[in-house]
Amino acid sequence: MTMNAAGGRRRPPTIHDVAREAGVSRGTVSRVLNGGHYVSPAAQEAVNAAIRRTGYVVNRHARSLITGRSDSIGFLLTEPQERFFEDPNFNVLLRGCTQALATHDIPLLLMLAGTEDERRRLTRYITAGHVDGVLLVSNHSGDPVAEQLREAGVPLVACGKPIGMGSKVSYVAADDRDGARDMVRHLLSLGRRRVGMVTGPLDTPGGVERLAGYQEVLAEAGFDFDERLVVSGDYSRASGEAGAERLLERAPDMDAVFVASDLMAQGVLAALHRAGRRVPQDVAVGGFDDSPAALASSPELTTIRQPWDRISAEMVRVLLAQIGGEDPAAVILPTELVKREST
Amino acid sequence: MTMNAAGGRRRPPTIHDVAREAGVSRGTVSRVLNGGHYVSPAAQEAVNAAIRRTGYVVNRHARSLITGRSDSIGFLLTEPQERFFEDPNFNVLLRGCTQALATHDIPLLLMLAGTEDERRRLTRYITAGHVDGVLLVSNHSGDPVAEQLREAGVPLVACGKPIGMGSKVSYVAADDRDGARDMVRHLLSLGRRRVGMVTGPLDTPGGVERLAGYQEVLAEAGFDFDERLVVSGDYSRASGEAGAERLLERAPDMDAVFVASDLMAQGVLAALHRAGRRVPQDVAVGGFDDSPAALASSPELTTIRQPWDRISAEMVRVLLAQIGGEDPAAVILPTELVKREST
DNA sequence: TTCTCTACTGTGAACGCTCACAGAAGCATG
DNA sequence: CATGCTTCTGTGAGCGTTCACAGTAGAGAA
Repeated sequence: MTMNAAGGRRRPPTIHDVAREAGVSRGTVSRVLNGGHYVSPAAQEAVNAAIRRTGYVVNRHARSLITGRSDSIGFLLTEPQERFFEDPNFNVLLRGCTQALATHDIPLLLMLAGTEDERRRLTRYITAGHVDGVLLVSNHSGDPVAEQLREAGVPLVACGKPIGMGSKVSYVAADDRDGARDMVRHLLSLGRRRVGMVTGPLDTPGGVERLAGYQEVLAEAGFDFDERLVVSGDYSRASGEAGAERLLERAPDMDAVFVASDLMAQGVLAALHRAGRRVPQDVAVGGFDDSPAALASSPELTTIRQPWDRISAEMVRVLLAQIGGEDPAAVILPTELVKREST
Repeated sequence: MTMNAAGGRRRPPTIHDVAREAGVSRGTVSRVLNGGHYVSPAAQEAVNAAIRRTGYVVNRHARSLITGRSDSIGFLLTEPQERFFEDPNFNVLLRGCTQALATHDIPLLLMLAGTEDERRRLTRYITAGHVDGVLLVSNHSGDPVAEQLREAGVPLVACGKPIGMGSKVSYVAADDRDGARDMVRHLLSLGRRRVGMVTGPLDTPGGVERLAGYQEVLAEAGFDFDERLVVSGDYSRASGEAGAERLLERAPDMDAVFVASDLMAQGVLAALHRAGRRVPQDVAVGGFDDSPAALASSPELTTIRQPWDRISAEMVRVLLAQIGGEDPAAVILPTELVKREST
């Protein structure tokens, strides 16, 4: 019986113990551990049995020391953290990435680059090779951390199309433009003819793309572009409210509005309610994101769902491919129209 | 100029390079790195300068290999994940733990034990020594993972008082009983005399404690216990709604109700509204948790705030202490009454 | 002077693994 | 019977640290 102090932990079995137990050499055990090529079935079997008997688990530190890989990846958030942690889509993303990595037996390190100090610390940590790659959630507008990592050659996959970075960085994004097209087509199919829009910030790819989709469909349908029908917002509820007020002022005959985020759409609903417009009878409202806000508002919002579960899976896939030597890639995933009460 | 293939990464400088650069030995550099005892000021200075010049970052794998520590800790979620990732308090906890660990330069590994496979995999991973300790979010009712970790002697700190585990496991929790007392005292101070309660699940410590606080204050105030005023729920909105209906039936003269969670309180508000009772004029409603639901409901909920930011900081502190050899500890933190419109 | 003590520094040996290499065994080919 | 090829196995070196130990230098005491 081994003396084991309170909280003490036995040193776990090593590859040596397994080799002795199986009657083979360390090399053979290592080969079994890493794919099992050039190992006889008999040895294979003996080693596996020994591993089971001893409860052996590979020491990743020793492995990493020699391979130079860490077999772990970082999930890096350079945005102001509050906003993201409150966003359920972000949570789905984080959860999805963790699970996707788990199937590869790769741990996820959560990295929050809130302060300047943290940014410096994490940049050093990452470039020192303590992770093999980074899943990046960033605002993309000249993010210095992302830029440094890219320069250091760290495999990187962004969530959403990055701006201001060369094509060297992979990304996975929902098809914003096509989602917007779907929504506007849907509004037209309901017979609406004066379709307004509250855009997102136009210095982000998402904001630009959603506007472009709106314009494309209206043009295809034969409408001239009416700038009175378009106001811009910043994704906040307040900006939606203000936007709707301006729209009502400039285009009182508006009978539908496509809002670039659910949160803004909540503001729009409030403004319409105050102005005495019924939704959807007088004005149909379409949102974007399928956030809980869409379900919580009344009437419930028709919206565009982004495939966050697939986005996370793809981010992991692309990152691992890139770590494996493949070139950076861009993946665009289709969105889905979710019809509810507001249209 | 070093040839550097696309995506290739230079091998970072080692302790050897620093030693050569500083004109000292590896041992001296190592001593500087680990506290700097028994190092002359001159050497200290030379090493630090060399570290800055070379951009040296310690290779944690090599260090871990010899020290046996991993200098990383796991954040383990054994609950059904959906519920927690939707809970903003959980997000505050996760964020707080990550940040608290960051100040110690310790990375946090996110571990989601959703499926049975994952549970097995993570248990092996943890007991193999790949993390030095675990921050645990669990339902505590005979959690087999937690039990195994405890038996293996892995330092463990739970969030909320665990049930069914010996005193060997540390935990940090809000003072549920005292929070409940504060709320009920508050309701009495408003002149209410028929105070009902919708409890949480009574097989959890939190549920029991909140009920106990309620009972204590009423007893102190000289009220006899009236079982018609107490119904139990399961923290869900629906159970709050059903609970309020039963309360109204059994005690129509109820003029206040303490609800053990904000989500249930939302249900209570809905039921009261349907029954034509005005809040707070006819019935005052007090919640628990200070979740966003409390702010989103109308009227806004008076509630009890749990100090999640302090809870995360304490969990990290206790865990690190335990890793450092100290005994398991229990920490109870005070709650805060947040007065809003519903009382 | 010699000895002891303290403050500091360098050295080799690990930690547990992978990888390159050497070699053995089996089998077909010249 | 040698030769080559394929499949398999063992061995030594080394990844970048820390740690124990041995040593050096200088100060103070005997």
